[in-house]
Amino acid sequence: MSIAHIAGHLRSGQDVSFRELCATHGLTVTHQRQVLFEVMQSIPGHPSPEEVYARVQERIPSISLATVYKNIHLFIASGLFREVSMHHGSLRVEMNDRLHHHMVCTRCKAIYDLDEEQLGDLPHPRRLPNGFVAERYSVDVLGLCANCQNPG
Amino acid sequence: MSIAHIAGHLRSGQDVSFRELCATHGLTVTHQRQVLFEVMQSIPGHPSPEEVYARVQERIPSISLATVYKNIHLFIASGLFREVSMHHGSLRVEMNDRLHHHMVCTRCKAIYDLDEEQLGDLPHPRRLPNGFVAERYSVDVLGLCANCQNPG
DNA sequence: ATAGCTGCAAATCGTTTGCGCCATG
DNA sequence: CATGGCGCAAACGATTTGCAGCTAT
Repeated sequence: MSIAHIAGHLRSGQDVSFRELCATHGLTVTHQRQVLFEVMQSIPGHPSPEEVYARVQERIPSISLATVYKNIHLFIASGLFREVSMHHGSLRVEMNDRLHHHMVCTRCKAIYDLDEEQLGDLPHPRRLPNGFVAERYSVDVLGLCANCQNPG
Repeated sequence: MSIAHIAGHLRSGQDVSFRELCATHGLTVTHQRQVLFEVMQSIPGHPSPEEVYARVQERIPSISLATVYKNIHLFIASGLFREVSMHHGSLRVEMNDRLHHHMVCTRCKAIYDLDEEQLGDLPHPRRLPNGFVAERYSVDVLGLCANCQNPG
């Protein structure tokens, strides 16, 4: 680790809050985690692990993709970040042709259909940012299914 | 193909509608597609391709997993079925800690954040089916981003 | 006839794991 | 100094592709 890095460690306000965050969540502070965290916060949008890896390599050329994956998962598990959408492990197909939404269990990842009228009326904004044209809405109600409500 | 299969082809009402569906969407009717379609419609929930494959094998033991994948994608592309949630190809991480939702382009799969107030108030059902306990709502506005609105 | 589909096997992509060495607390 | 994290390479699971033969129109 370079002198500049060490100096950065001792002074940076970012670093102080990251150290606190790690303390709060019981995580060991490492140089890799520190940089990964800063880089992820600096990227707009929702980068893939590969994109994050490329950015972090600019500051730590020797970092491995495995470390990026391990720590992204660690950050998600600790609640620092979250997944954009639930990862079900494989392609899931919708064969219910009625208008409906989904209840997704964050613990066991089961998907239950929820009819439109069981949810209620959705807002219908006239215009959306960036000239985006809406075709339909899909609501995920995230929570715990009956089986997963008793901690195990 | 067995006599029973041929007889089934000539008589079944299911078959007639599937033939019509294929005609409407410009698809060739094959025995594999016919059975795949029927099996998929008969499975409750949101099966993975492997689960669909296992069920189809009960009726066509020689079918290949590749054929199942090819035809699931074909059915999705034709609008017969759809994906439960957009497949972005890799894990996407959420680093925006404000309450917000997403606009997802169904063509290029880009994800844009949409602040809660830009969308409007969501319904808040008192109780959900199956004793599901909601933690939060995540709305995907599916449609086309500005770049993808001009067909290419 | 012939364009398109199938099954097979190999390739690819994203992600995870095992392990010996090194950094942090 | 004792955990636990790191980088590497191999393993893995899901999905895609190339190809030679077969099927539907």
